[in-house]
Amino acid sequence: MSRALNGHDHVSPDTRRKVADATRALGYVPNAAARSLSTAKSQAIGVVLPDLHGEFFGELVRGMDKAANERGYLLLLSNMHADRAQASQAMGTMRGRVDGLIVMAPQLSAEELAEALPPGLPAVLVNSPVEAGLHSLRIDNRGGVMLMVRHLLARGARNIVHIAGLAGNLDAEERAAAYREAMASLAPELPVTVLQGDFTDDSGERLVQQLLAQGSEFDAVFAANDMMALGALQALRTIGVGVPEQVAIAGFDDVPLARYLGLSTLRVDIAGIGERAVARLVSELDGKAPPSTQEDYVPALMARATTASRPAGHKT
Amino acid sequence: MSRALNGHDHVSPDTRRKVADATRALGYVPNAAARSLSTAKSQAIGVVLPDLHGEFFGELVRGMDKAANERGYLLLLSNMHADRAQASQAMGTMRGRVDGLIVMAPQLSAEELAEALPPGLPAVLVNSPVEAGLHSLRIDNRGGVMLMVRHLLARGARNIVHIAGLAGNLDAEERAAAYREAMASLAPELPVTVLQGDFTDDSGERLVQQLLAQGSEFDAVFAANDMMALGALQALRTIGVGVPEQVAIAGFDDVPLARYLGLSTLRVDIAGIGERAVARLVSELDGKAPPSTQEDYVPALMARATTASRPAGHKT
DNA sequence: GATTTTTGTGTAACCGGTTACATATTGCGC
DNA sequence: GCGCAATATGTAACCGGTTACACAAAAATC
Repeated sequence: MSRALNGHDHVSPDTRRKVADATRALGYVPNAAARSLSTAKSQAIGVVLPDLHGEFFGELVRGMDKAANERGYLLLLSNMHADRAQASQAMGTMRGRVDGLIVMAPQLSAEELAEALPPGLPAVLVNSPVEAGLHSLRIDNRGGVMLMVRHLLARGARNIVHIAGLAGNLDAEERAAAYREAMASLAPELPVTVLQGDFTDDSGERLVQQLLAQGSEFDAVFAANDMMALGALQALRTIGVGVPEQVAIAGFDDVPLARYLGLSTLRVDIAGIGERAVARLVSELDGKAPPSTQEDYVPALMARATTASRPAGHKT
Repeated sequence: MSRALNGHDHVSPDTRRKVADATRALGYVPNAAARSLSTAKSQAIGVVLPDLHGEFFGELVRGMDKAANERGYLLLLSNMHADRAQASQAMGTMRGRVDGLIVMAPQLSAEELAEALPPGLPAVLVNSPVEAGLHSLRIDNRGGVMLMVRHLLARGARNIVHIAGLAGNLDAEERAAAYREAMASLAPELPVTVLQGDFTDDSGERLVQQLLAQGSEFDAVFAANDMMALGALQALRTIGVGVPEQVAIAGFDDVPLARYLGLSTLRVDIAGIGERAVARLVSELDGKAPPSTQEDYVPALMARATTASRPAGHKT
């Protein structure tokens, strides 16, 4: 009853003041569970993420937390691991405890994801297979790759090798496909090479060592993430190949190491994506947003030392 | 009623099966708010962290999430920023929505923290001023510093300079104090030097440049974190001072960059601390743990290239 | 076979808010 | 000064579980 005084209704300013005083004097705090029960709202957003490493995770959560805080929501967190069972279980636990979900599941197929999502719960998908009827935020891998390939070509690269990420990963596959497309549209006469890596620096190093061992010609390495690019850098430096004089190197993600070591790469505003995801979800919860939209984040080109001067097209 | 069948009580196995079938058939999911209201438990743990950067945040949350998941708890997250008002507000929002709190507040004084904590709510403090009656987990800065000073001395260092972290920061001050203590107890005859940095690589670089400019003698730099150590490394390399031949360098934290660049440092198992914090909190909630304990995590010495060979005690 | 004990099932109060509705109060016009 | 409208306050039902208790049925005891 006295709670109706929470903001609206016909209440005399006098009474309102008295109630306010009393609550303060008694240190009264409304019971969240009771309120949530009667209003069928929890003011909480469920966040389901894969087992992320590095600072990616922190950045994303930072952005989401900021946006959620500003809107009076709290974040309920649940990491999940690779398989569908765990994803399903994680989302199930959230059910009934949150008003909406933010899900990032780049390792799930569209069907698996559809099955795991609790029906009827508003959700925003981040870098996941697109699901009809839901909001979706994605990194524009195509756009980013296009920027970098253009940059490498402009610098004079004529033999760009792409090191792909973990097989089956959405981003890895999009980046590899985008590399082929970019080459086909920007420089169809140049050779296209894709090597299968797994996102680790070791795989980058090993693959470049193999290239060198078999005497392949190349004047640029474009890896699907920064760690593999750094592995490649390591391999070239060890052998004594000049970077960027003889071979240019580029990565993707812009991890802190990349800046420190002067690696050219593509920067993704992770915190911004987190913020945006929450903003989307909340505006849907408030009924202010269309039920389903899609948005792509174009990464920014960070041209640094490893692609600094024009390579002359040396062989290794 | 039929809910009493959730596990115990006098229920015929037959009835139990029928209920189980029905719930499955109807896709019934118990309402979390209602349960929480009647049981006065939320199965949620509140996590209040400072505005952390780098992978520290992610590691900590990963550890907590793992431990919470295993015990059937969910994590309610709230970052807070530097000041007390926000800390207080963050913890207030959690009140009534969580069964317990994990708080990390290295920037608050003991009094500020005591004031911000909701009274009566079980809590575990991580790397914060110790509060009587609460669990506390801390990084054993003393133990870690002692390990490193011993290591540097064993390698022949005779003039170790310490670069301290941000003034007012708990860890920064403990590490500086521990450095003095370690020197006093292990090598009282050797000089003690503490320079005031601020945890940034710039400050490390600048301070070492100053040392070089004024012709000070030193054969080892022990910084209060890795970034400052890397700044120092940068300064020395630029001038042409041999590392580790002429000057050894050591940091604290073991960030990914440190491993990559061969920086000797002290590793803290962040995820382990997160796990432990949740384990502690839950066992207190279950009434299985004493109301208040303290535990220190001793960092592990990571001896790498920057302290590899014995310096001969050169001057700069 | 009747009574006591045990076990199974049904009933209702309670957790602490929100909100629709009924009642009490005030203000206004005539 | 009276009646009606508008506004303020009180009351009670409801959200959906949990749990203590009452009662019914089955099993055990003599």
